[in-house]
Amino acid sequence: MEQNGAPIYYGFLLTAHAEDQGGRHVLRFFGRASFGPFELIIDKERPTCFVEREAQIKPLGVNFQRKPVGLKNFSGQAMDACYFNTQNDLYKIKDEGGVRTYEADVRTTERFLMERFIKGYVEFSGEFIEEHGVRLFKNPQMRASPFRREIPLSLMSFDIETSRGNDLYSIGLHYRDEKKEVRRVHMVGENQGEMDERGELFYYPDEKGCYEAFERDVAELDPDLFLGWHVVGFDMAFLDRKCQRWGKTLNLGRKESKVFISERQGGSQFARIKGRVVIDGPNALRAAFYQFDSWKLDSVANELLGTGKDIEETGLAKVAEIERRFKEDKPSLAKYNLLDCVLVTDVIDHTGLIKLMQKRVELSGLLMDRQGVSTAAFDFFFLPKVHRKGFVAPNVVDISRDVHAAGGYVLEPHSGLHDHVVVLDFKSLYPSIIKTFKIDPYSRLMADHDPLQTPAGIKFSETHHILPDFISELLLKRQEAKVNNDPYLSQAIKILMNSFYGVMGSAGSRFYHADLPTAITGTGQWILRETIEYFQNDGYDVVYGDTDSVFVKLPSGERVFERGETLATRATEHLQKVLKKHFKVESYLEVEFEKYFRKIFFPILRTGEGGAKKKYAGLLSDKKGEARLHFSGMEFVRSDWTKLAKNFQYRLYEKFFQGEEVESVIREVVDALKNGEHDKELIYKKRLSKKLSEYTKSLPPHVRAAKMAEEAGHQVDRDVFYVYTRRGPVPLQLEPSDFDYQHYIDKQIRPIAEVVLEPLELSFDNIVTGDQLSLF
DNA sequence: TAGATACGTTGAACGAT
DNA sequence: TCGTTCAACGTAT
Repeated sequence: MEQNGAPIYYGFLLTAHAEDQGGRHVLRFFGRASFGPFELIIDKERPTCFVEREAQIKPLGVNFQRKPVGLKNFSGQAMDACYFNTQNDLYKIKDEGGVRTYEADVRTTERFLMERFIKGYVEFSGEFIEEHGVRLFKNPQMRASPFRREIPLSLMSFDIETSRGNDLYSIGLHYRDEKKEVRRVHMVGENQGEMDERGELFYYPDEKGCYEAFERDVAELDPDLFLGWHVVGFDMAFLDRKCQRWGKTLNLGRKESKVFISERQGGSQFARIKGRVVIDGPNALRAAFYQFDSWKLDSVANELLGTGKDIEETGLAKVAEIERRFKEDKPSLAKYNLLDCVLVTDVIDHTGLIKLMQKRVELSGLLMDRQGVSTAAFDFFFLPKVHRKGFVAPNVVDISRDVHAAGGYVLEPHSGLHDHVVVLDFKSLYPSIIKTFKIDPYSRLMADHDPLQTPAGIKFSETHHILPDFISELLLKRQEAKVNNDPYLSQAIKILMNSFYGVMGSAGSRFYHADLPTAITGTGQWILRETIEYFQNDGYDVVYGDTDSVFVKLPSGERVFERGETLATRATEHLQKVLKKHFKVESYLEVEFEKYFRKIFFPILRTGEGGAKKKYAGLLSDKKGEARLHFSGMEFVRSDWTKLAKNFQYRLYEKFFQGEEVESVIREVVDALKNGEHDKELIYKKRLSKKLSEYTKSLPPHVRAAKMAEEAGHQVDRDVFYVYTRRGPVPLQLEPSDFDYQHYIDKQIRPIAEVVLEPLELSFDNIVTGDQLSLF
């Protein structure tokens, strides 16, 4: 590409940084182009905020330019823009200027990008110099690229091995770009031989030498992405502490820059690295809505790839094995170290996480390391638009949340066993409500222009709005993505669209107003009730419903799939009519036929009376007539129940739905349990949501177990594994074996059994004591 | 390095007996 | 000892 003879480069932005330097504010964008890594430096942008026209700013010796702009705040007051030389100056006015500022908390890097609609892909031109293999452009011409041609990123997965104490054993890395792949381990200690042909192994006399070799590899191989498993919280944090002790810094950034590790609220850690993005496996998978029982690398890899593991042991035994290998068999430790690195790469590859993240950048404009900050994504597209409509938004700190908005409507289920139930649900309910009723912050401000009303009487403008059109655009793009077989784009769109409601209902957003979530959920409730009533008036039994779904019982098992489709279509059409009639709006709501339960069972509340909401088990049937058990909200899907309970519940419902007697399953499991046949299924897992010392109001079992583990000198993770013994809860690390079988019968088997025995009018005690006569 | 509310269940803690 | 309230967790949507 050329323009007036000057080449135009095309690239993908990776990270953004801002700092005050020599009395100016400097923006730095690092990215990857086909020619390699680049850095774009901008020092001509001034940090900007707004103040009310009437506001008198205290003279604080700060130089800034104040200019009237044709903008107003949400109350309609005229505003001035203030332009500062440095971020520090802006903060000074914000904090000490004695006036209310607006948009003073918008990141300068993000303001720069959003105002230019640059969403990851960028075109730039200008002179450059080369520093540390990075092409550096100062104040280049820069604009959003109309292209979305994917630029392959280079990646390095790494992992360290350590002793139980504080010794570094080795650093393994797996690097990959389009041209080459490197598998390498740097190990501390005397040479004990080579690794096999699948990896290189180098030895160093001390830990520092080992680390420095790794640092050289990072500089030379120069990856765009770091991959790892708890790589920030463990590996980088460990190396950072080591570096501090050696009197050096952790220079793993581009141009050998330092890594800054900071603590987030809640204890997790975050790394800022110039020019490189860290993808931490568990975090990234969670952000993409993956769910695993165990988040250990071995387990996740096993579930996704079916890959085996090298060291079978867990916990203490695993550390012991690592220590043994370090002493006796370094090549085998290296092999293990490298395997973990490759496993992470494989997991990330397999899940397409990088592709998904790139699509999310392309959609939201937030760079890779800011994904997941939904409020920032909302700002990115909304702020520039709202400016063009003549408004300035407040700072986030000035938002206070007065009342809790209501949520979804949950119908109390008709408890008991039902045959032939179809589930219908609304496709993207909240986005379609936003579209139908034109709900967004700007539309609320403009409600006097062509007002329309939601069922709860909240007014919006039918003609002046921003978000509904963006949703239409996204829905269109999603259709294209599906046609083009682009699952990552499709998923990225879904994630973004589903975040809008949450953002507008969050005090963490500068666009929060109670009317916005209230209008959305209130309309949702109205629509669900209307739909339920519609089916009831048609003679159907609606056995359950939650937020955006209705469970409709069919009179027979004939042509259920056809009938499900018909019901969905009719509900969609009905809503079109009533919304037109009552609110004069065009409905974008769409009811879909979702699934068919050959049988479904709604239990009664264990605590209280009536049917339990959000819990059911059913026999899900497909068009071929094949059925499988499905559990929702029940113990089977809960991570804090034991394997014993889950297996038992599964077997129990199999019998129950087949109409067979359930007593023998109950008796079998209880007997086997007492015989020690289920000893491996007795483990509880529960998460600590805060630091151990912060549990002051009560000491639940998992906390007691964790404290016991800590006192015995074991490392305490967020996940606590424990069993119930005659001494009470004991952590798994202490390898207890005096299981309290009666506890498991009473707390894990009995409650699950009784839910099914209740409608059958059977007694658990009678069944397990084997006293058949007492039944009568 | 701030998307939301609704809900069920458990066991500890607390207060009355 | 018993009944009630509360803290904590995980889930559905």
